[in-house]
Amino acid sequence: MTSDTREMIMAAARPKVQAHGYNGLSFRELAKEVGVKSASIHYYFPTKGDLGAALARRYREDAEAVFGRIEQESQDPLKCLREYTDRFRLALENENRMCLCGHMAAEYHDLPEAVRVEVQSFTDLNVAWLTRLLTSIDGFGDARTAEERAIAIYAAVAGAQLVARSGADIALFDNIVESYRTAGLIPA
Amino acid sequence: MTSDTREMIMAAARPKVQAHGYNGLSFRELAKEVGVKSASIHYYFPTKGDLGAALARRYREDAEAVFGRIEQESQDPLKCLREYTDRFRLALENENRMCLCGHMAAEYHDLPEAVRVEVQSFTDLNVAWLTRLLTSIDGFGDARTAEERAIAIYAAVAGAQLVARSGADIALFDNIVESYRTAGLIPA
DNA sequence: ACCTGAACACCGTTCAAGT
DNA sequence: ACCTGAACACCGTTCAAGT
Repeated sequence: MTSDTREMIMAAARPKVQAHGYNGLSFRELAKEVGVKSASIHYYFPTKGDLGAALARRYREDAEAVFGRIEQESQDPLKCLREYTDRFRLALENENRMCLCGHMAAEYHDLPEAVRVEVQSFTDLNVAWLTRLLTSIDGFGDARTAEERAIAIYAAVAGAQLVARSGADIALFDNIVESYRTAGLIPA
Repeated sequence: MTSDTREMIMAAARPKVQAHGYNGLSFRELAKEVGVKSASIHYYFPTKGDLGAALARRYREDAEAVFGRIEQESQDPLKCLREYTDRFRLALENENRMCLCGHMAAEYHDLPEAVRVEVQSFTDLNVAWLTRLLTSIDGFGDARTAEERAIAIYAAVAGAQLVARSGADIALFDNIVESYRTAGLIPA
């Protein structure tokens, strides 16, 4: 029995955070968009941290579902890796936004502990999924090697998104990721 | 004839932006730290954008000086590349802060045009310097190849800083950057 | 030339009050 | 159960006023 208003708030807040970050999210703007008063948002999310944590958790759950679908639709791990980087490209296509948790990572100092935990959980999900993909590829039989590479790939793709965004240049993202492949960081 | 107060404002503002970003910078807090009223800051920097642009420009100038020193002290390009990644590590060592322009890159949507230009200029400096280093290493004779790799290295290192920061784990930064080297992204 | 107090419209948060 | 108005201490910005 999830509340409609609660869902509307989260739906309106997500793109705001992807564009402006946690700090840039305004309860009053959000309220105007949803059609309630800003005090009402506090009914569903007592503090901004509660909303931030809920957004990050939901973002991770959605990613989990997407990863599952990718894995199911394609048996080829190299193809899965392409779909993975495409997911990060998608945010840029969408009005030059970035990964919600990537943006929050930059705001680390201003994040309540509950939000930090959820952001870390998103990172963990990405690393675990990439590790599983890599272990099915030649040369990454060792689990520890695969995980180290998984973290590196996640960080590198997040960085590519950040740099491409600051230049508002989606082709730059493509070039950087392609360089990762030719350099051997991402198996291709 | 640079103003002392102006310099004090910039000196106090830089670590604030590295920790909390452009949005997280407060004129009132800044004023308290410097010992003036917030209205006085507007005398030196009419808008927050003016201060942000000045900070980013100064940050780039300082990086330029550091890069010059690194190049001069060591002829070995591989060693220079290690000193380069160490510079990004330094920000994390300093109370888990991040590169000023890296943080601003995430805030792209909220940046006045003048600030965006300076952030881009910082990126350009990094890419130009890395490109020059790479061209003196075997396998990167072609200028275009070297520049593509330079952008990739810059983005990857920025991403490593972002991910390590969100986990407040400096060892993670080291591991990721080391992975970049073993994978072949950064020549070692 | 340099600084300030006061005002403006913003912000997240709280809470008593409404239905 | 759900929403609101009003208040609080914050924010960047403006500007007339001080020295």
